[in-house]
Amino acid sequence: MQLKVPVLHVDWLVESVDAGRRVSPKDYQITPLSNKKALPAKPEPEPEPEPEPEPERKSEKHHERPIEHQPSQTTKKRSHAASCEAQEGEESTDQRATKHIQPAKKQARAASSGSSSEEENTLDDLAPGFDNETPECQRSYPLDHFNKKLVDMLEVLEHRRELTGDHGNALAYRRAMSALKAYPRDIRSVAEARKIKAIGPKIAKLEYLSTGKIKEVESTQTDEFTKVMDTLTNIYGVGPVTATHWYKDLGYRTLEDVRKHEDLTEMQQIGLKYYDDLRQIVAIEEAKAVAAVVEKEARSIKPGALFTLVGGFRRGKQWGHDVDVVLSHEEDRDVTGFLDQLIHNLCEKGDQLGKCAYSQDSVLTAQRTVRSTNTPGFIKDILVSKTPSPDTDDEDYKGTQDASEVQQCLCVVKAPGKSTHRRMDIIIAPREQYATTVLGWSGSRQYERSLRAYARQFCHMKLADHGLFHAKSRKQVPTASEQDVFEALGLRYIKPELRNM
DNA sequence: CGCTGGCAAACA
DNA sequence: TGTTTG
DNA sequence: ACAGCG
Repeated sequence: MQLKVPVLHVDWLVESVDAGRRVSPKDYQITPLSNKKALPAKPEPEPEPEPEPEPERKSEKHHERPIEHQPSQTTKKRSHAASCEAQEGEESTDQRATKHIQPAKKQARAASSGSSSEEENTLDDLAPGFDNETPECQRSYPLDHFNKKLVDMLEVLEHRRELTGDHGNALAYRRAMSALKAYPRDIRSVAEARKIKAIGPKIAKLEYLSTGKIKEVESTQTDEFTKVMDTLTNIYGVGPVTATHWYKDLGYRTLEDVRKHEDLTEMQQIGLKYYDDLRQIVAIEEAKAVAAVVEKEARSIKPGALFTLVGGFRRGKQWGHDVDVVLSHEEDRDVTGFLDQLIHNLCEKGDQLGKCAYSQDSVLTAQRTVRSTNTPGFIKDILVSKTPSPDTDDEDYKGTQDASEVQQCLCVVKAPGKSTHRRMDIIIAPREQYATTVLGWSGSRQYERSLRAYARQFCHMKLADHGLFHAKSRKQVPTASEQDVFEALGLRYIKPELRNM
């Protein structure tokens, strides 16, 4: 590395643009000419699981250096609440560049812990460049961020809240984690944490900052209830409610107990059948191999098919729990029958699915669930398949509907030469919905939420897999690419690798 | 203080 | 309808 | 048993 220019963290650029000025780069240095640790340094954050590592729901560990952002975008300097290209009256873009610009607000002096003597007390101040007013979806969320240890612990608590049905509480933890993932340095004090919007007294005052640990995390991991609940909810098709019912009312403790259960849903039966396999995480190499099978088959049906590996892998993750792909077609506007045929072929031209493919009956039920067991081919089981609603040509209300034509198939596959079954989602979208579908399936879950929320409240638009719409008129905004979507929302483009919210 | 917190679609 | 999934 | 807002 013979670079002579200082290399900076992406967020330097980000925050400079956001602040409308050049913020000091001193806290963003990546090149080692700083005493500060500007990068997580990738020292000991748990070695990446190598071959078939421990299955865990916990977020995967990877060392992904948030490499700097090419300053390609320096031309577009807009503030986030900017125009949403609203050509739909009532929403003219006038108070741009007025709101979010204040450099890190200093007010809320929560002097809960000790002295509040801050002339310029950096220990208790927000990191420079972190602006509480920046919309969530405009922040960068690199895989490798500061505060990983803390976030991991908060995730344990969040998960526990989810299991016990405290949704609001869990959500609060998720939001706190989001903020921390975008936070450009270690948090060093309770006071500093408290200044981050989304971190309130309860979370800030967890013992973590003083002890590096959180008691509830430790106790929760050895807790009988939690362990059993994890076992049960790891069955595909079993969520917190069912698991709690089984635990509390029926006294189930093991998978054997579950196997004796009389009325498992079909999904749960499949989940049980592949229990061990589906707990294993997938390496990106295998994900690509799996995806390639689908791509090849798709192209044999429609040579010009568009194809994207989405989900976590698109965001740069090296490991995942399933494989998601989105398909479309350049020329064929109409894409009906594509998925059916693809599924059919992937089940090995078998006839198990013969009756499912091409149901060209006019009776076309709105949705069909297609199932097969032990097909000879690549697809081993189908958990659920959604197909578009019948072509309601008449009905003038049609134009007002958002008319989703996205089709999907959630299934279990086994790649040739592999012994482990994998979960795969195949999504297919007509060309004009391709961009939003890819965007929607690239995640992260939290990031999608933040984008959609932003579209709703600041742009009066509705963002969905099947397109971007004006909220009132329901008119669609054409989006040929992800960039188009961000642009239509008046947002700086965030690439997939920085959407690990 | 009390309320909201994303959401749509497939089942049983 | 409630539960689960992405 | 969280946080922000009206």
